[in-house]
Amino acid sequence: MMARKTSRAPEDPATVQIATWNVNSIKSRLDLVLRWLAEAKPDVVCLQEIKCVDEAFPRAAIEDAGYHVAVHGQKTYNGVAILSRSPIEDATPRLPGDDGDDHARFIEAVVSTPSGSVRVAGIYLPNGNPAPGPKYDYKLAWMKRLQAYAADRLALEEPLVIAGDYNVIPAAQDAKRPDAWVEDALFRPDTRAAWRRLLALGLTEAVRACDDSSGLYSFWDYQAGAWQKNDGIRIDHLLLSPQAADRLVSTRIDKHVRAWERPSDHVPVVAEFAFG
DNA sequence: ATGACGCAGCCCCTGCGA
Repeated sequence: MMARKTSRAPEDPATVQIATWNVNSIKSRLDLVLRWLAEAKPDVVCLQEIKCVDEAFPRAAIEDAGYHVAVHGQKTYNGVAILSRSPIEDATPRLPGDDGDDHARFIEAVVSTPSGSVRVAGIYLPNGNPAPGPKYDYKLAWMKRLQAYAADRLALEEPLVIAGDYNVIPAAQDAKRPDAWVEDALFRPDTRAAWRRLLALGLTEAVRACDDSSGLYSFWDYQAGAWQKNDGIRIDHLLLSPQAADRLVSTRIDKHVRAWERPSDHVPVVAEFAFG
């Protein structure tokens, strides 16, 4: 079904904003998602942890806000979606490399913006705790599959954005208290090594390409007053192919959304591009 | 993270997240 046209024109028609946001249940967060879409006016949004089957996704409400929708959901856990102001082509679920993996953690699509098309992959990389153990093995195997996928797509030499909840703290400066995370699946040496292998393919991490300062976080736990203490970590990322990185203009973390009523524990991370 | 919260669903308790 066609998304209804909205009256709003983009701030700058030559730029494209691509965002990622782990919403921790789309049903519980619909009002906040609509509020943020109206405020931030992103062109493309990758959502994670929608926690519902495809049929239960609030498609009509999102379409009424002016977005096309591609969903790959499952009952109770995980689930990813891509929202786009421009039409979505070739939406494909599932990360290649393990036909037995039934977690809904990956969706890829091509978005044709007015200024050119971009391939977008929305990912929800496994948490991996407790580590070591089978859940951590699954995380590392998933990262290896993601690396194979990225290598394959990079060979196309086209604009590509892999955006999502990576469940990876890339470096000590990406946590308020890095010492607390050294044994955790999000920050263990093997996790960071797999992250570095991904970047070594030639991908650029959008936020760090624009800002090398400390204190940039995208997640604050609901517990222990983490938000009030700014006890955060940065685990939501956008990785860019060279053809996308060349067009990167700016990035932003919409931290204020964490202070809204009944928030997700993650906030939106946005990259702005000048395509065309 | 010695606890603190919040989500879904088998729904007043458990599994999971990070």
